[in-house]
Amino acid sequence: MTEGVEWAVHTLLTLAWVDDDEPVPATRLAASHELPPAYLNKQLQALVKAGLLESLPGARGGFRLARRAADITLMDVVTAIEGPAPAFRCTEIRRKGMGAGVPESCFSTTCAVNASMQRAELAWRQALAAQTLEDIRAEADRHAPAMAGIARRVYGRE
Amino acid sequence: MTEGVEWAVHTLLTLAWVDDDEPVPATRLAASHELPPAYLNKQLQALVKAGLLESLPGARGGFRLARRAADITLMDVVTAIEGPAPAFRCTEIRRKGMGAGVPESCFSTTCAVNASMQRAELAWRQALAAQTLEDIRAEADRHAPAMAGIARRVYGRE
DNA sequence: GTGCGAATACTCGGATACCGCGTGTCCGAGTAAGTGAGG
DNA sequence: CCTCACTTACTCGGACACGCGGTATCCGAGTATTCGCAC
Repeated sequence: MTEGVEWAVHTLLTLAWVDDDEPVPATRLAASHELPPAYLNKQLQALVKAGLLESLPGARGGFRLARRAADITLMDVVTAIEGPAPAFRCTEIRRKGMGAGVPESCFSTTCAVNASMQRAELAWRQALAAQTLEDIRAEADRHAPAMAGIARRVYGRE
Repeated sequence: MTEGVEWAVHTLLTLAWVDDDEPVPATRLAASHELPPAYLNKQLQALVKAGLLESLPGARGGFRLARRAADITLMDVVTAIEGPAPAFRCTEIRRKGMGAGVPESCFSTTCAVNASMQRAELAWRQALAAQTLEDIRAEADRHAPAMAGIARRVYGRE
């Protein structure tokens, strides 16, 4: 799993804390976690393409959440950064080797190995989809209620 | 996820089908799925280190299952190939930026983002641990009962 | 014929290259704000 | 004072390098088999 996912979630959380109509530029978002601005910008563009962020070009431009935090799941973020391809991809090697004496009926159903791996991955995706950005914010606010105000004051547009 | 996992599971499945005390050399295991012999050998060594396979050196050497198929889970295989490190690793970027006015108490509990990602990953690992090689073999045999005999005849030692 | 030793063939195990993708950076297109002059 | 065109500064967006880990390969250490020879 790429580290861009961690950056994306924390950045989205910061935007949820700022909670302003005014967009926040990538430079300031990068500063909020001491990340490379240009590279973070690249990740943010992926979030824009996925419809999680809105980008406003030009001076006083920047990024803001495209939806409510409650409507953004971790699954959305991971898919936006990592892509929609499944982690385990079956290449159907079961068909190779074993000679030519294997009846075609053996391959009528999906590969048993692939099925098992997909089951596990489905559990992972469901767990990700069950957690929204709002949930994470709620848990963070519970133990660190000061963060929202700090983020809004330091990195909000003012 | 690396493709070595797919190779490993299918190879273990082949060994479960052969079901012989005589070891099967890596060359023949590679031929059973038309894989690069030398590279498969590398993956098999990882399985040996993890205690899933036994290796016998020398002529008439090879690999055989170190445990019953019912005692080998997909979690074991994935851990053996991919390593024990979690897919999502928290780098604690929440502590950086935000200036110096953040009380230390905000970081007393684990990062909320990390906690959510770990929850999802735990669901994935549990789903993997719930499936054994024997389960996969049973499902494969259900739809392709000929495979076990073919594997034993073509790739078994004899 | 039988036992023994050397030669042989075979297989695992680790050390060694190659390459694609994630990581990181830079510069141009485009927009809003600021500025100054003219009416 | 108000309007408007121009200049300026700022920000997104995509194009361009770098490095590391997965991919792939080869060769040496070690063992069982096999062959030949002496008895």
